[in-house]
Amino acid sequence: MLKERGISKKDLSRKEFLDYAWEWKEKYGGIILEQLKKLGASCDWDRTRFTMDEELSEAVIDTFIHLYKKGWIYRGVRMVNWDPQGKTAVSDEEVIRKEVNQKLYYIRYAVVNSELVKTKEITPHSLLTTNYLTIATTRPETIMADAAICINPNDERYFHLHGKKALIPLINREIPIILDEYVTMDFGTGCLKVTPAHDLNDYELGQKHLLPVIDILNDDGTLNENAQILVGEDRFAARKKIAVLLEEAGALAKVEEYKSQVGFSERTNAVIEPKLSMQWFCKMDEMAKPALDYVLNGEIKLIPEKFINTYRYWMENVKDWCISRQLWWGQQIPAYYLPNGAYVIAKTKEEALEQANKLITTTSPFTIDDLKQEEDVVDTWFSSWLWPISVFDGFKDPDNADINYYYPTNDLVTAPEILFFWVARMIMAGHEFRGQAPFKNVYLTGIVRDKLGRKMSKSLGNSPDPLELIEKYGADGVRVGMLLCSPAGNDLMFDESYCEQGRNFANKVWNAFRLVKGWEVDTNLPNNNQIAIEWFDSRFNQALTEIEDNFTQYRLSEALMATYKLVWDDFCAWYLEMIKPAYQQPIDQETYARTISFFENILKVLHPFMPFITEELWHDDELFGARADKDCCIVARLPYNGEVNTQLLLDVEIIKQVVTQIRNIRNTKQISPKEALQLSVKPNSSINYSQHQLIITKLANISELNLVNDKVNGAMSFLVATDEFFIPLNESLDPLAEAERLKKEKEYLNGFLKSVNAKLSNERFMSNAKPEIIEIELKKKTDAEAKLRILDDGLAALEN
RNA sequence: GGGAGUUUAGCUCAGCUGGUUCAGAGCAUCUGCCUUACAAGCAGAGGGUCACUGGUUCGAAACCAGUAACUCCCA
Repeated sequence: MLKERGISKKDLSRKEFLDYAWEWKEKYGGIILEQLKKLGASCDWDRTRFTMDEELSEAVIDTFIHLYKKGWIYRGVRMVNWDPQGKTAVSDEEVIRKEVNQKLYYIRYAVVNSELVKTKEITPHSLLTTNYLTIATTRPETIMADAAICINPNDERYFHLHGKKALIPLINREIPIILDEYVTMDFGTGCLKVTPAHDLNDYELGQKHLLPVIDILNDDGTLNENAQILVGEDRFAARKKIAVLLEEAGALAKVEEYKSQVGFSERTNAVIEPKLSMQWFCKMDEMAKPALDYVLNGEIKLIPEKFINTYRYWMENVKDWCISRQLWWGQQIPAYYLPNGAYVIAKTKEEALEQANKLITTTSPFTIDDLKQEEDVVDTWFSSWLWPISVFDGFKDPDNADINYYYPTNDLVTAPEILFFWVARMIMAGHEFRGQAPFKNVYLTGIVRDKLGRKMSKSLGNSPDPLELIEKYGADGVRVGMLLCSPAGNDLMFDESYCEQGRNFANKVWNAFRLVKGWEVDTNLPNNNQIAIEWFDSRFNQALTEIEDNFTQYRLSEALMATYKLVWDDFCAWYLEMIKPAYQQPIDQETYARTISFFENILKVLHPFMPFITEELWHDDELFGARADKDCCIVARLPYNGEVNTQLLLDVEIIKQVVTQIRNIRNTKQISPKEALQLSVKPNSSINYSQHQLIITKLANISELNLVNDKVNGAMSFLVATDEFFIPLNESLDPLAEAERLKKEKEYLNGFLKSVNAKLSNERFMSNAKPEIIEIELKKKTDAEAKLRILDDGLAALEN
């Protein structure tokens, strides 16, 4: 925004910058809220809050003071990831490591000849005649910051160097040669230059050996006076120049190509500089322990569970949290420096002054102008981790109605990449400040990727605009599309075609509504649809249990799919077709009433996925009658624990198979759906086909359904379970082809029977397998045998 | 370098404690239909050596070991 207006941050005061930042926040924060509203997020929009709001900021400051008093916040020199371009410390997680082609410089350091040193006869010539050791480094510009050379004490090549000193080339500063097993003997030359100020490992090594820390870099990545040479040059320019200088001095042994990992700043893409700097830290170990326990003992559930391992690893190896940031946007750290460099922590400048004067007794007390507040602000997560409490003013007013009601909450939905930054720390803060975890379940969504598996990003331009998608497919369509490709815990490969599927589904619901709404009721008509109604009732109750089960396991895309199939297949494709009156014919009262009630239930199940269309249809007075004020789909109750007639469900599955078989015959025989067919059934099972006659004749366009005791010769036949069906066709049946078909089926059954028999005659199977498994195998056997007999009969009949 | 995870149909994924939920779903594909709710649709069909190699078992997509490829976290 500033760039667009041609404003540079350098020209602004802190106050001015913050004004712009707020302006930006109002604009873009507003856009995000609008997108959420458009997507149908059901929130209390009158009570939005922001971590920089006054009350929430106050909580941040109070927390800082609280933790400081506890001794958990301290100031320390630490190696941080310094972004020389942004001039700020960034967290480890904001550093992106990339493999980069670099050069490995081999540099000769003179080993100090004590004799020569004594006589101070160090000249280029004397150096040349002295012993050398060679080190390998990718960063020759840092040699001026070297504090030692380290070798492995077991390295036989360098026994003669023990206790000696070396000279840094170009600046001829003397540094000790130290021994540490940390050095890998077979990497590089086996001699390691130790540069505590500019490398994390070297820093630790330096601490161990009490080496001085010489920082030769400025905040912007240029060399400072400590470097003695190339002062003011940028680190990368200095690298090239020093290589030349070393070459000229005869100190450069060789240069090799080398691949290594280099850290880049996520924000500015600048190469990260390990830098010692004064930062504020928050101790983590004591807070991490209870936070880990909540998850390990199941008080907080992570979904999916696979994240527990990662969580545990992080919490067990937790490092102190660097909470200071060299930025303006954020809560300014409540530390006030005195002229002598000491500081006090206080909520306001006045309190700080009071404290300072209490602390130090001098003849002339400090004045308010003597105090200077810390410029740094806290890390953004230092406000976010308080969110579950601060959002309800739980710090200022720990017993207010809101927080008592909303804390702890049930579910937190968030992205796995901030499991540690945010989730873990919220758990810590929850425990520390309320003695209770802030939530029970953490649902970790996938990262949205594009079809090719790439992360959505601005630079790739592969992130779709939600508002555009909504424009194209409708908010419900987009929601369904997103959920269709969101299996729990996996990344989601987003593709617009899912939204298209969502839109088509919404369209389907709309059309079903149109159909039902168009029906006229004739109260004189009898209800012929009892079976269909009972069937769908059972099917709905069964599906509801399934859907609910999916929800409790946070399998959202599966809950959606179960709903999708219930609505599209069971309701639209089967039920509505079963009861649909002929064109412009009326429907009976009872069927109509039951269907409307089914439709209402359908809307309730659909609502979480498609809030807009369902609420819209719900309020159609014509179909559902006028509704009371607060009678909305969003709060409607689902009819749980409805009865499920399992036998009926099974019977209708058979009926559906019969219908499908007939349709299949039409398809293969090219018979128009308009042409009614005759159907004869020779039932061998217990299914009462006359009971289901209406459904079959309607869905398969059957003119008459006859129950017969004998085969019908010369008719097309098929089997469903063990029942035989016959359709006489106008054209004469080709007996050879028919025999061929039956033989093929027989062949398959024989093979199947053979494998079943093999199991049953296997002694070890019979003695080891569970009885119910054996029973199932036996049933397979008798069923297959029965079918084979029917096929044989059919074949025999054909031959006659 | 250390740790974790993934691999099932063209795509995205289910598949629990080994056996009728066992090879599944949706989409895509193919065939036939403008059948008065819906062509953004209807009806039907075809797709897989469950990454590979061994092992355990009466029985393995599932359990074990090894191999390969990919992903993530940490150094």
